[in-house]
Amino acid sequence: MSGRNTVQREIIEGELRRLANHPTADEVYEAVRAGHPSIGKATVYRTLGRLSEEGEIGRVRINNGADRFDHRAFSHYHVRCTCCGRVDDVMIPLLGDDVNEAAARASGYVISGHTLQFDGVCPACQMAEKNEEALTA
Amino acid sequence: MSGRNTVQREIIEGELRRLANHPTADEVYEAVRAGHPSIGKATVYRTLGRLSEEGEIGRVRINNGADRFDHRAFSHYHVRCTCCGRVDDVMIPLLGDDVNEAAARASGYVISGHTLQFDGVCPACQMAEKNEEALTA
DNA sequence: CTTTTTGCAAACCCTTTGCAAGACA
DNA sequence: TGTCTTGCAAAGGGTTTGCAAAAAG
Repeated sequence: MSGRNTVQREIIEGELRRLANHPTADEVYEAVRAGHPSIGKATVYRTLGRLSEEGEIGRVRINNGADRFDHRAFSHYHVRCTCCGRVDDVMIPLLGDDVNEAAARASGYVISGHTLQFDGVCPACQMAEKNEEALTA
Repeated sequence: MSGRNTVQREIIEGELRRLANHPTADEVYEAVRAGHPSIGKATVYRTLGRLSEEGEIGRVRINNGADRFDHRAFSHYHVRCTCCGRVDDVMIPLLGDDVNEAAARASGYVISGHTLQFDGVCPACQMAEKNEEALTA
């Protein structure tokens, strides 16, 4: 742990670990504020950023949406519902190093990693769609 | 082509095709404005959005950065330089349907597609790093 | 006592939107 | 004509930053 051990940091990290599903920084902020109204939004953003840089937590950068934070630090893939914006884990085997190597060869870059994001419709929205069809028919 | 064929649309699409490397909407706007100062920023954003919805051009959603537009519409992967922000194509074979299917099985989502983005350091920044090291040593 | 962190507000970037005027078909 | 598109400016979402006060080590 490279930073200082402040009260706010404890609270923010605790709240993140308590929240279930990939909260955004703003969602963490709301949860934190519920119990500790004096903690500022900037502190939450800064602290989450620091924690993820230190490797304590994961940061999931979402195409076209707010970043999500993940209490688990190990890398895995995610899927985003194109309908409601929900984000879930996709626990499939990680792509092998050969993919990064192929990308390096194809691009001339030194590859440090990759992000694989799926897009789709979550179970809840699938249900909602079915119900709408039933009503329309 | 579903929309109307306006002068602005011609100019914007032409400018995008002329620009080399995955410009952002704002970069297209600047290029357009150089020759046609009366064209507004909102028009550029709206037109690029429409063109990509119609499949005329590609839209590359970048983690943590402005969207890029691509004069080629077919899908391929990209790499982003963590140093200078540059985006390049990564012409490797697309992941097979089996990956989407595995993601569907693992998540319960109906998967419509995926985005694979590599992170790395581009050749120019690699050079710059080497030069800095040489100076420091 | 020095350095980091906080809280606040303002600034920032990227993008979308409301609306009246204008251009297309 | 009826409808889509434009241009402008303003608003919007998400995030970062400057600064003085407070807290950590």
